[in-house]
Amino acid sequence: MNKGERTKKLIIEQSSSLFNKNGYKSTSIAEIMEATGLKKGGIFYHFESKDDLAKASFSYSLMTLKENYLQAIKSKDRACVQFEAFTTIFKTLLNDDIIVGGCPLMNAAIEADDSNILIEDAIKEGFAGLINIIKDIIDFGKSQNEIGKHVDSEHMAVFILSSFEGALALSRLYKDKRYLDMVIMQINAMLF
Amino acid sequence: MNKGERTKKLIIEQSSSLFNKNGYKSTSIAEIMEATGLKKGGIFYHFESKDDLAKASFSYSLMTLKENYLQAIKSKDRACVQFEAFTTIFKTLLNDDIIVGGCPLMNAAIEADDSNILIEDAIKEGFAGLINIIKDIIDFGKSQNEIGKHVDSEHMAVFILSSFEGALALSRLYKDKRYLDMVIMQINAMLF
DNA sequence: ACCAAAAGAGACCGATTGGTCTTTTTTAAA
DNA sequence: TTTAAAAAAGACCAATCGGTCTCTTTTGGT
Repeated sequence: MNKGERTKKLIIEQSSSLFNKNGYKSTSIAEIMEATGLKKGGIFYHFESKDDLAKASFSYSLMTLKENYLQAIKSKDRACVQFEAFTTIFKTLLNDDIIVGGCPLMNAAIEADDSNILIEDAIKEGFAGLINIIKDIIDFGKSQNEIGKHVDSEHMAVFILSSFEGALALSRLYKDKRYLDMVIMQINAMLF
Repeated sequence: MNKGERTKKLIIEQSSSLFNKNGYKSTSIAEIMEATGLKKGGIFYHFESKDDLAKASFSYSLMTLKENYLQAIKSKDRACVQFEAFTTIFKTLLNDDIIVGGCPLMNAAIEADDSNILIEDAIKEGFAGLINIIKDIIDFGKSQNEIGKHVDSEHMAVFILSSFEGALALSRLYKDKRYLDMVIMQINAMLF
């Protein structure tokens, strides 16, 4: 990886955190300059606009999150263990372990609502991917007789994600993990 | 209501929509000027700062929402009817009937995350109030033997609100009411 | 109808915004 | 070690930001 690639990576890493923490509109080029230690010329050499950088940063956040989910789930041979692995990663969105500033999908969805069409498709794809990960776990559980065959995988996946995202927002607001913990417990009782 | 009060009300009405639709940071005084037909002098005569106006607008949105919930619920003599009334109002957050731009609480919570401490307390109070409305319905349902006595009202209220907020975000993103409809159905099946 | 007070207009301000462009420095292959 | 290309610096730009202040208009009680 040559100098240019390293710098570009650095910019994306730093700016993706800033964007997710403070939002797209609230994050200025000046802040990204400070976080990266670069000047304007250095940043706009690698990205043609703030929008361009935001898109790349958002993709990077999604990729990071997805990799963590898949990595945590794979090689688990039971659905309930897979689901526990999934929730473990999801919980990291509370304490900013992997990604800082909460769930990038929800953050982007709320900010893009009634405006930014630029990344709207990326958000939709991101959510669809996340729902699919959950759905796969449920389908696996059904095939292993861990989960009742009558459960509608797609619906249940949407239901799980909805409640998780809402609870995450509450837990982040109140700085109290119990909201998310409680919802995860309820869902677990519902599933297995 | 004299001229000043009428104007102040107009500003709050217009700006609360703009703030909820586009977010606090993304809404400029210039937009509010255009929406109200006033010039800068007219707006800053009534509000000492954008922050001040934002706080008043947010309070107004919360008050509007709360009034609608309570109005819809009151004088219903069965919990399941009360809950249906509640969901009816919540669903209006999808098609911008009462309030435009989605749920002001979730919008504010996401934007204020990792920044705005100014209205953080108001958001917390708002959510607490909403949870309480749901909790009251559940408690009423338990007293009427519509809902099982073993149900933890507080937990269930949080669970319901979490899933509703998450599903609302999904339905708004995909412009597809089925996400929220489905989650409401699931919760109904779970409750009654 | 008068007039003080309330309400609003709009020019103006410094700071900050995203972005451009020329110049300088660094990189890495020959 | 040389050198062309890649990378980064940083001065500069117009536009927009929230906010102030003075001056004008409108309001509503007398």
